[in-house]
Amino acid sequence: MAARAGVSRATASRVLRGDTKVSEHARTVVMDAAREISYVPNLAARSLVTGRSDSVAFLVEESEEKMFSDPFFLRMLRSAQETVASTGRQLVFSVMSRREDQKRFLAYAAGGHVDGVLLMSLHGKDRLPQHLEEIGVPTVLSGRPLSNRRRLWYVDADNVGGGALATSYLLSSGHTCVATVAGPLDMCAGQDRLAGYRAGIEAAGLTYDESLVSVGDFTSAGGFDAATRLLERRPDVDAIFAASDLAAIGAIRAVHAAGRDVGDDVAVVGFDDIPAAAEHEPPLSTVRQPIAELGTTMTRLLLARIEGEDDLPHRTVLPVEMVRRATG
Amino acid sequence: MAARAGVSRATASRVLRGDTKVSEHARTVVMDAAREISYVPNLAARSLVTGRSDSVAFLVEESEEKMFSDPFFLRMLRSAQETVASTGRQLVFSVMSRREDQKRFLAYAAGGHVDGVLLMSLHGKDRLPQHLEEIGVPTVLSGRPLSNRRRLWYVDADNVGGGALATSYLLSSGHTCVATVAGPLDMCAGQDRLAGYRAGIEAAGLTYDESLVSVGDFTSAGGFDAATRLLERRPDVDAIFAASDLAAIGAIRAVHAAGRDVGDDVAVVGFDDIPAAAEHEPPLSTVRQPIAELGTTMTRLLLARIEGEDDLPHRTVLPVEMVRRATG
DNA sequence: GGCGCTTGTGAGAGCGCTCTCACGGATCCG
DNA sequence: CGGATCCGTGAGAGCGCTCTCACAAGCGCC
Repeated sequence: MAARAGVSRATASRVLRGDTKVSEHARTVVMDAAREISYVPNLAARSLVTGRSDSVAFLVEESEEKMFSDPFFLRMLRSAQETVASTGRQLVFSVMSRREDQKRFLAYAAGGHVDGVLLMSLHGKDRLPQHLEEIGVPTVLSGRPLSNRRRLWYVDADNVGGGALATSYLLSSGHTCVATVAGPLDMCAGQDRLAGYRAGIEAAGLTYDESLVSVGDFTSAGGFDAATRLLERRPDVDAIFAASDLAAIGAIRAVHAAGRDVGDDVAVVGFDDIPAAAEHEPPLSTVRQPIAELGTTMTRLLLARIEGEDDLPHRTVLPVEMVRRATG
Repeated sequence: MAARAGVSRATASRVLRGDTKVSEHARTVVMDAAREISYVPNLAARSLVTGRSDSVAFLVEESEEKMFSDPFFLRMLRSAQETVASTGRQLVFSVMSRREDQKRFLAYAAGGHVDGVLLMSLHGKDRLPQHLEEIGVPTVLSGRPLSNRRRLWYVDADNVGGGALATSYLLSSGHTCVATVAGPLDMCAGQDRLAGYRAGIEAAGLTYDESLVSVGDFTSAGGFDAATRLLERRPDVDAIFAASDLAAIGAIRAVHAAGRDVGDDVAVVGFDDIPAAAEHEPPLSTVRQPIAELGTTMTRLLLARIEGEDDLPHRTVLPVEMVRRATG
């Protein structure tokens, strides 16, 4: 570069990298020259010699089509990007649709093309994170993996606490027959939120009753079906904790379809606090996940690992909060 | 690499790049060796010598916070990623929040770190695309720029046609006083959809009446406000074309708040066909944008430009379609 | 059978950086 | 005031690839 504009290539490199062993004079000279010719270091050349790529993958498994209609990922992506960019790294966005993609990505990561992976994984049996760690690529998951014998790093919202929070809230606001539309039980978030429901019930001295549990999924169609079955089976239900906002919205439709009122007659509380929750008519009471924080936290954790800090907590659980609106 | 496992480095390189001037024998030998040691070429080294980076930026301007609650981008992102990945390139995701970010990105792009840019830009006065083209970085916009003297490349949905389609549809289904909740007029999509409305009105032999136009924005809150003003001013309105689905959802709230019924009494048609449109209660009639196609098309266009084809159409407009549901 | 032509291959330079090593000059201590 | 120490700098190697150039071998042609 502008080694011409002052000193030697080595010194210029030192300045640009922020090395400490540089005189104040050399620093200003190089910086001025760099600005003058609007110099931009060639990342490829740097990467070639350092062995780092200074980029991080944001990897999402796409077998679940729903994922892409979920604003969740976009907000995670955004906060991850912000955090990554603030360290001068780049975020490489990647989608895996099929099994072969996984192999391809693994080879890609093994080739040193990314320094670490942020893995948005919803189904826990996947062995990809293990493989990534095995080949030396630090990985941080969003959401607790179903089984974690390998001690994978993950960041999660407090799903159990949130389920308990919603349930306790409904009980404490006078409802006596609080049911739940659970999420898919092959997903950790589904399990945990149901476990939270149970904890909330039992914390109030009540008995956990399986007939008050209707398993759906995180979609509104699934929520509708599950809530419909629930209301047929147990017409005495006066409050529903749905495992996601979309499921809650479906449940509200089911409540209406059963000829009942939402709010006074049957309270409904969701989970996530997606934008549609506030815009829903009536506005949906829900448990808010700190999505941006989730993204920031997992990215920071990954970057710290990339920097070599390995004595970090594998598990990070972020608190959720109850957002009271009109439905419960 | 496995130059050892057979031939010279040069030949190995030729095989791996898919060069034609290689014998069948050399090809198989190299391929086998590569597979055996699960060889992955070092992209940094390649990039250093070729001058290409084999990566493409997906750049979104984030001054509009709404953008991130909009599923639109996520779906664009996904189809862009798919298309980019299918050519062996990577997608670098980038967000620009502030003016200084723009400078930084420009320097970054000028440094040859991306071969091209997919720019999700909603406000048209931005000079970033011009600057990118000037420094030799091919750029394709999503959405028509407000002024296009520089002949920028863009891909857009047929906003004018869609506005006309919705308006004609409402008129042909028996409504006599069709109004519009327009989008922000400093955005092309807002302008175009309004122009489409006007065209639809005039195509039916009616006179364009400004008192039937209430300018909002693409959010549901904006739609609510605009529709509320509209209904106060013109209680005779019996159909509303809203410039976005979110605005339509806000408009529906306003119709309810005015004590009127949606559908028979006041029909509402949105634009976009976001997932929430189908899930809305009642399900929203709307004009569907082919979002995935938009993403695929703009990416293909960019890749073609990167490959050197420069005699491509600057303007690509994709057709929209009317989706009839319950509200109109 | 010598000429040019095509085709496949190897040797070697060099992309733009980082980083190690060696060295000159300033500083410090006895 | 001489030797040890330290700090800032320059020289130069080399990261893993691509690509140009030269060359050897095979072919048809007059």
